[in-house]
Amino acid sequence: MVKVSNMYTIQPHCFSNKSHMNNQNMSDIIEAYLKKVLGTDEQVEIRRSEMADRFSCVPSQINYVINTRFTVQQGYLVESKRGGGGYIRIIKVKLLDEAEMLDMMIDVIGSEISQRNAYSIVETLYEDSMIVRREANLMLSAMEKSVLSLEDCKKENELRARMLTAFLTNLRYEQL
Amino acid sequence: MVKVSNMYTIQPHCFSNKSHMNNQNMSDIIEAYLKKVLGTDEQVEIRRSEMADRFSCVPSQINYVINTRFTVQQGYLVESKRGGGGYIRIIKVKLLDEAEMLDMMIDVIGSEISQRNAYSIVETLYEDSMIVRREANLMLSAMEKSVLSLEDCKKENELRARMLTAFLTNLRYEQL
DNA sequence: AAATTTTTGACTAATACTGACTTTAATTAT
DNA sequence: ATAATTAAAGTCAGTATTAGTCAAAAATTT
Repeated sequence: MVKVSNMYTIQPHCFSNKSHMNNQNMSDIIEAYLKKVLGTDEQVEIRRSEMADRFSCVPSQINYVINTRFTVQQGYLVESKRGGGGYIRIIKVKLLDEAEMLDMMIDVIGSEISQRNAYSIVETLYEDSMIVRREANLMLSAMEKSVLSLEDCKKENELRARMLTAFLTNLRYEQL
Repeated sequence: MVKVSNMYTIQPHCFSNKSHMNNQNMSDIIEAYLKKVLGTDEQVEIRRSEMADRFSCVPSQINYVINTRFTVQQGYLVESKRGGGGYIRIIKVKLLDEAEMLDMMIDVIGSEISQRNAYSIVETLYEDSMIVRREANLMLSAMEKSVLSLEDCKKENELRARMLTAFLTNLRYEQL
């Protein structure tokens, strides 16, 4: 379901400059490689199996690295395609100043939210000029009770929370 | 400790910057060729076997490209004739006014829609300037599989249909 | 020793490509 | 005219080529 990031775990003694870390595991190495490329270019496109070969790991480890180190929260978008000519593309996005505030809102939403409270949040976004009226209306129309109603009311609030979280997450970074 | 979701890493949920696509397979190349012509002209007429020769593929691959990339949902009509002097003609359509178009889309959506088809519809809205990129990305983010996923997949497509219909209805009224 | 993170691989899903066979239409032969 | 031939395009199922998922095992950290 939900993965845990290690980005905020407290490192024991001091700030470790990653370039001096002498005990890197394979995932760290792959991460470093990709981030080096992303230091120059805005995006990087890889073939999963090539990467796996290059780093002598199984292909699914590439997914692991991407899932734990290249999330939207960390400022990356990932696209992919299967089949012949398939690829995985990682895009670095610029996080906005509002990102922190949006994160707090996402925190507040948690795993469930009523229509009324969702409305309040959208209202706040509008008042703080983070969205325009038209965007507010779009959001609200999708979060209506009539759209989300299910047999179970609990589920409805859960869905609304996921949706609103998706909206806010989308607002965190600059559009491409 | 902050929980980080990996829900946004896999399915493409926003319009990508196609200018950096460097991993094209044959079908993509054929698609690009046809769309380039359609960028200038309203329609393009080809002979299947000629195309197959030009791109060194089997003739049926041309059908594959057309079936996957030139559907009605994507805004194209395709006519053809077999036998001597046969041809395939692809026509770019854009004949409805906005309200009509929205109604038609709502009709097409019906009571269920996959993520993929929802993407096509949003793409069409964007291409026809009925929404801006930011709005498109907001819509797509809310219709992600990971947002709507429930125990039952059927329910997911049902919810997505209701949501997309709500979006379109919203756009429809706003115009009036 | 408990919790967390990393590594692995079997299984699944999506997309692309191929070719044998079918259908349709025009042309040629009778 | 009618039949036979030829010249297209269509279909569909099978193969190939990628990437994704998930849970268990292994390693590491707390």
